[in-house]
Amino acid sequence: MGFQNISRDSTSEIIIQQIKRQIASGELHPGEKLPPERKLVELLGVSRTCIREAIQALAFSGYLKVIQGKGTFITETAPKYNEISKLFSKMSGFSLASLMEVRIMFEGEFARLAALRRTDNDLTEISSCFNEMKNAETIRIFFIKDLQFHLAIARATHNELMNILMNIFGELLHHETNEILDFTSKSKQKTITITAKIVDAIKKRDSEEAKKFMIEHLKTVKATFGIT
Amino acid sequence: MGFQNISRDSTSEIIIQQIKRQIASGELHPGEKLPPERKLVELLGVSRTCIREAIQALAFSGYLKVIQGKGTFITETAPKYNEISKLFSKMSGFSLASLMEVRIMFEGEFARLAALRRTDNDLTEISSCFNEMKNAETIRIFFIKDLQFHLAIARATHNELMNILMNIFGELLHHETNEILDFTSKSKQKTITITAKIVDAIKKRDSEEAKKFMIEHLKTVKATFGIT
DNA sequence: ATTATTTTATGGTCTGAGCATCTTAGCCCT
DNA sequence: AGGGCTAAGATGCTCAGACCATAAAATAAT
Repeated sequence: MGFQNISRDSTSEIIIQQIKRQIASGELHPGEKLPPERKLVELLGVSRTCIREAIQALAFSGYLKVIQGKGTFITETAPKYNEISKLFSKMSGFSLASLMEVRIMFEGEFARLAALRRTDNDLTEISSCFNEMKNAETIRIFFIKDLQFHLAIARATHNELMNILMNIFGELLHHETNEILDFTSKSKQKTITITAKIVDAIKKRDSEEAKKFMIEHLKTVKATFGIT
Repeated sequence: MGFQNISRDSTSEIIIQQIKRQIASGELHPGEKLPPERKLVELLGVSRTCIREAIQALAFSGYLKVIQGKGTFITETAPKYNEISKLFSKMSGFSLASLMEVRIMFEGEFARLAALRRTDNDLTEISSCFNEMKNAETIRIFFIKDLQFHLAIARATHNELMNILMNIFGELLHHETNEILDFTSKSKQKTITITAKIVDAIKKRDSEEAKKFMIEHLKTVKATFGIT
């Protein structure tokens, strides 16, 4: 069993790794210009095709910025990407149970902060999401509006990172729950009832109550998914 | 001022967007095989060069998996990536204040859960991180060990997503704080004192105390950064 | 000196060829 | 008929060379 899966990387893949490594090590720093493609052909001894494929891949992923007639440049955000993207790719294999636990932890606090920091404008948005939710014709629309409601609350915290995290949770959830939409339909009325309480608490700026109801709500959702 | 910056996307960029859109809309579903490159040449009326650049970019980003001799396939994780990667790229522009607020919110709970769920093995890891922290020779090592300590606590929650999130926080913090390491040095002794309390609480499985000290610790750090 | 034109640098696209790897179909032998 | 070898086809990989498009720099015209 000592055998390893042999898979030689393609040339462009090797070039990609080489450039990424140079960015990580600081040999190539943000803002710096990459040698022109034709120069890289000489330096690396491979065809322009492979070099271009590597550059395009890195450009699409945000490491490089190519400008016709000027050149190719390392982006300012490239080094940060380098590490985080690795972690990010791991986000595929988590369980719904993990996600719900994190949501309960987070969104309770989101609701609490939203109650404290919301502007009148925030409240308007939150309320209108809630109304659209109540009037949703299909369960799919209901689901989408519910998500928008949660996003509006995250926005009302006025913390950029919380906002982004809630968006990520929303996406993760979206792809986990496409199959179990019908479960949601059963708890629709229950969801509306408790969501109304959340809106009311945020309106009154009662932070503890907002948090309490949000957690209660998410625990219901979690139970709906059959997670104990 | 009604003029817009005109910038025609390159052909490969257009192809990338087209494939991404088809994935998002479900026209191309996970596991499905993309038409062969030579077929795409006919279908799209562009050169193989551009098609290959697009495919390589999407492959590098995890949307596609290409296998020589077999074909190119949509990955299972492609739809999830689609939206998340966009959000992710926004993580560049957040403030340290946002991050610290989120950390306080999260890591307090991490510590609480770790106290409840830790195995003996977890405790060993956490303790050894703490010891290495105390013995750190340079402030940079101290900083790294401190981070590892926090990562160990996240692992001890036995929730995959929390683990990943803590890793991401760590990376975000790393890039934000490279310049202000010297601030950390001033509060080194204070950090050690309170970290000892956290370890002790986790050891005793006193969840509320673990949470309390963790929040207290992070508030100190936050203050050290000059954030009110 | 300023403006217009030309040249040069650099990325973008296309074509066609040949190579590498995987799958399939067919053939041969038992 | 079944198992194994072989040849053919499908598909992705790499290369070389040509020409187009855009931006900057150098040069010429006013």
